[in-house]
Amino acid sequence: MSELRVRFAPSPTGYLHVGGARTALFNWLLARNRGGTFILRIEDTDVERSTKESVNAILEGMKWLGLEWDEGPFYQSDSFQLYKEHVQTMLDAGKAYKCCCTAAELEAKRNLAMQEGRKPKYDGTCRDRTDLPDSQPYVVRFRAPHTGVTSFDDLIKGTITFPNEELDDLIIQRTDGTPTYNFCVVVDDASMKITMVIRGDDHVNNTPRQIQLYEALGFPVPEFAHVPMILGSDKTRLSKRHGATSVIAYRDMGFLPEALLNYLVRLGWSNGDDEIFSRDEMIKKFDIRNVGRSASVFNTEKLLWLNAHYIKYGDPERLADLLLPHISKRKVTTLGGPDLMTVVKTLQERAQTLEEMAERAVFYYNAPENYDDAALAKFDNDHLMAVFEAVPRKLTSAAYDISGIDALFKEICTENGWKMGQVGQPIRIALSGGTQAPGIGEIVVTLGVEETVRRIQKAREFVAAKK
RNA sequence: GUCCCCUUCGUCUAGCCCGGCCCAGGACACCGCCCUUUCACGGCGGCGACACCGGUUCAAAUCCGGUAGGGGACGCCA
Repeated sequence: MSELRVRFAPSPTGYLHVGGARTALFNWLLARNRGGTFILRIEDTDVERSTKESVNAILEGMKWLGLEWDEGPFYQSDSFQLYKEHVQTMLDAGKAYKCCCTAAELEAKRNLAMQEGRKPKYDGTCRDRTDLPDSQPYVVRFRAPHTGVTSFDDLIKGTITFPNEELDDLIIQRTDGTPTYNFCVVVDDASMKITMVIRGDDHVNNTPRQIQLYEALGFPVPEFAHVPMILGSDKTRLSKRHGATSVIAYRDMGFLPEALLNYLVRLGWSNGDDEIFSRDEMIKKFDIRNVGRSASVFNTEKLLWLNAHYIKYGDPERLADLLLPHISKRKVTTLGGPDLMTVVKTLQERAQTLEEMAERAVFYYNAPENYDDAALAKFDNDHLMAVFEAVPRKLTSAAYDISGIDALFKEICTENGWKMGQVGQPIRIALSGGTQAPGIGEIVVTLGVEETVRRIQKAREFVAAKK
């Protein structure tokens, strides 16, 4: 194990979204790549908005993606005592001070500053007050340096420098005695001995404040890597109106975890021209320095392509297991029908998602109730009747393999002077109800000769009734 | 408004640090052709970008300066 310690620290105010998942992935990847430790920490200091359901949803998403953590989950709500102690230390050392300004006053000053075009930062009213009344409610503020600069070498973005005068005395403890985010993060990352903070770049602006806190607290400052955001198709921050953002929603839409992982890792990161990465490959090749600096747009088309790829080359047995819930959802039972794994094999090259695969698999279990009229209309009834009579007559044995069936159909063609399309298509319609289906050989073998004959018979009666 | 960050095909990106191999490569999507009993898969080909303006240089996507556009942050949210 190396010294590398990284963490993913979501706040449980919603499900695990793709942006969070990618941040988690990058952390996980780097930990695995360097033999480091990946820690999961739940940032639930905002008791109001944090929910148990969200925690579960996040854990579920992480597990589905296979992003297993080495330590945790830790909950910030369990560490309130620790934060309090550190606040007191800061107060005792004069590195923090009590402030009696009310929220309303601050709000008013902020608005005024904005209006006048000034930076809306705390004006320092209580910074040097010595006459603070004991009885009044107060918050604790960090006594931040007002001169000089704070800078850090971001592993992704390079050196970033902030003039200290831009930073104000941030609140580290609220009126109700609870600590605030920026303070908790620092205390936690320090006490968990985090050596590298990999997070969304919406935190870049928090970083200088946090560095100042590390220094005030006497903690070593970790390295930072800020990963760019994921945008929607209109290049604004990805949100629900761009479609699904929840990792679990992608699972339910029939995406494979390895496909989403592969998509996410390539969003913002690259390894030359490589597109397909197994878990092991991405672990081996991942390098935080190859993460791009600019935001990227989430593109479902490419995700679909990757999903299709993983379905195509996936293990049929596993796919069958994963497919089952999507089949059941359609109120279809596989009982008494063909083996689902065999069905999967006929559909692997034809489905982009498990949902689509389930949709295409239905006909195997539910014989068609009606037929695609337009497709049927391409043949005259006499021809259809002839085909529907000729084929069952030739299907004598019960045991065929796919090439056996193909050979049989060729035979039928030669005997009757038909072209393949004149036989295959009507049979396909008889067996599946439509024209979008696997090869005839695959269907017949999967369905079995008995069921095949039954379905052709049924189609024959249907056509006969039309005459 | 202030500060911070970003800018290569429609999208994800390679190349940029260490100028010439780049009249910019790959992938998705799109279009066409081929394969084909349907739908797909697959194969081949096409379309298509260095935000802009200056500078440095024999030579710039690559270095420097500026402009524009986009994003983020500015909370007793995280």
